[in-house]
Amino acid sequence: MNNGRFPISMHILTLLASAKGELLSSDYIAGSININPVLVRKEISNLRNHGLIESKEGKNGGATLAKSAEKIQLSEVYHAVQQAALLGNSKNEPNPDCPVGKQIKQHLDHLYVEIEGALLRKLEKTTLADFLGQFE
Amino acid sequence: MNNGRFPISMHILTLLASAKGELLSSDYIAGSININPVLVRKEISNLRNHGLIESKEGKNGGATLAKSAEKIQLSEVYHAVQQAALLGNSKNEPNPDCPVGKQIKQHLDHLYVEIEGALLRKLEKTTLADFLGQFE
DNA sequence: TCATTCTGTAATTGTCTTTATTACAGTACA
DNA sequence: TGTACTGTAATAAAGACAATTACAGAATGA
Repeated sequence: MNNGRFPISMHILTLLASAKGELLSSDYIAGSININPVLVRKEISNLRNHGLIESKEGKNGGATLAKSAEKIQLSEVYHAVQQAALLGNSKNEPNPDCPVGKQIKQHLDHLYVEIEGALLRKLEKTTLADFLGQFE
Repeated sequence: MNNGRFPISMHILTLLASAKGELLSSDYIAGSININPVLVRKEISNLRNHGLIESKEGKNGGATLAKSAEKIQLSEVYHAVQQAALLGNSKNEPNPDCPVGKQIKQHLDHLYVEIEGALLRKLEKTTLADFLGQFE
């Protein structure tokens, strides 16, 4: 994959899970992650679109989990942030006149489906509550 | 992960496997992938350092597999190109004064070890020969 | 009502990473 | 000894990612 969106979303969700229903502001969350609050609000927006978070505007607003941490599988977090192929795709189109170049994208995609499946089965087994439980 | 190095290395190795011992030049390979030949030579250099490829300088030089495609596991390719955490790490240090920020890196790393293990077990089961066998 | 404190989002800029390009020394072959 | 390659460094261009600025709109409570 690519960027730091998975760890950022995990950080947000872990904070919300530890807050037990209390609303947390994007400024507070940004202070814990040490990134810009606007980026936090963008990730919150994304997680909300995927049904993991609820948020409230206005004074004393903030974000909270949309369902209990026990019911949030880490595979849902992965799906929420995943945008590029797991092990990357070459930017340019391979040469269609080459027997290998012509077909490689299709076969790489197939490989990616398999390994991503293995990864997802792991992530499905772990809930946000499990993850939070490791903290002391 | 990050960039397009895994698909590029797979493309190189697949071409070499299909060439059956014949030396292929970086220009030819670059033409199939549709990238710059210097980038191909860099990847070849990396794959050579990991024992997957041999190359020969000078006229009629080029690259070839260092061992048979049956003996190259795709996990070896992954290890050769892998440099960043599978699902990314946040660039900035989290706030050490926050109970979550203080520990999250450690717990994310632990999670990454698990899911990367699942991924590697899949890649170990597939050889370069298996991958090439899918081509018609 | 209205100042205050938040979210939501767009637009811009800055920074970092990746890829392309240029250049050239060195090697092998015919 | 010219030609066709690799190997590698240095630089430039392009693209991706994150930070910042700006501001409209929503909820609260004095």
